[in-house]
Amino acid sequence: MNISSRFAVAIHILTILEMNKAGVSTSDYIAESVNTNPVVIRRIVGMLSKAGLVEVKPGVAGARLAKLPSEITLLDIYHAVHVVQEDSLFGIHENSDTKCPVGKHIQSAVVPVFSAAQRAMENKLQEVNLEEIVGTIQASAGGILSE
Amino acid sequence: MNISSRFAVAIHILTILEMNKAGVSTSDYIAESVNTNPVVIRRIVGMLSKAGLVEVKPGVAGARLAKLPSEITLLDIYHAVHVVQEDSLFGIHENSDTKCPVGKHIQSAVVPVFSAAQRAMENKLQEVNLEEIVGTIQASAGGILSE
DNA sequence: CTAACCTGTAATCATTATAGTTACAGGACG
DNA sequence: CGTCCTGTAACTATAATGATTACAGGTTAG
Repeated sequence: MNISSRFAVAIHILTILEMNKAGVSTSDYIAESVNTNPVVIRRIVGMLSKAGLVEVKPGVAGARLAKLPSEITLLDIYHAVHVVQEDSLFGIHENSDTKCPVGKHIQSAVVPVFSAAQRAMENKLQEVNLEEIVGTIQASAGGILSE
Repeated sequence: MNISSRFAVAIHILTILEMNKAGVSTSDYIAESVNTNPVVIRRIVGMLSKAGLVEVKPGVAGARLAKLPSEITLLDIYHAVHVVQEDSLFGIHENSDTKCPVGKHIQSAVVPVFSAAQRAMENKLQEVNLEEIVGTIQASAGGILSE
């Protein structure tokens, strides 16, 4: 199991929007860098748009960031693309036998731990914003011959 | 997406082994509390056995903990049942276009953040052991009429 | 105004993981 | 020896993912 690459691709898309803000970033253009189908890009951009991270208009070429890169955290992106439902990173088995004390109480014993673990992960995502990702890439690409 | 309920079921199983250590916990017995098929239980017990958390012998009824409950963390269980591959909680898109600076460097910019987030989550799991889970359940079930 | 281009979205498909189930081989033990 | 148990293979249904084709409808340059 792993969290859908939709999340990683969404970060990729937003990074392109920022680094190509002088140009026009169409879904075809982005799809080429990500190396996937333009429809996949449009679907994800649609989610980012609904979350208010991006501005797009039907018919009008290109998408733009709706906020400053420093105002967009990875947690915002993660929530925007719905890769994990609210408070359900960990699947639970629903139908335990309530006649057994373990079956009856296992969920209430385990759920708080799962929630805490999920929150710890999400807090890490909140600590990083798009500006930092872009900065890291520019530092890497800044060398000779854009290596 | 979410992490397979195999993890939650594994915790359930180990809790039963501890709380029923006076009796014999066969896969049929456990399956009744979890409310699933005995084969599902045997599969998970097999993984717990390979990880050294549980002792079982073919033909001999029942499984037993191979360690003290205080020595088994939720992280041990999580690793035992292989619900998440090593360092790959977050899926990444493999084939970015390396001719684009973003495509070329996005992974190295994002992977450290993903790793840190995953570690933060796993650290929370390491902070809780089976003894604490059992204690919580016994406290809940300790009331009148085992409510 | 229309042709070219873009976004939005439905529909389909292959792939993969999960969870449940049946079936059966082989060990253990009264 | 017969019964019960574990270990597994095999099959099923279900769901999520990612890629793709197709097309409706908005926008704009010429």
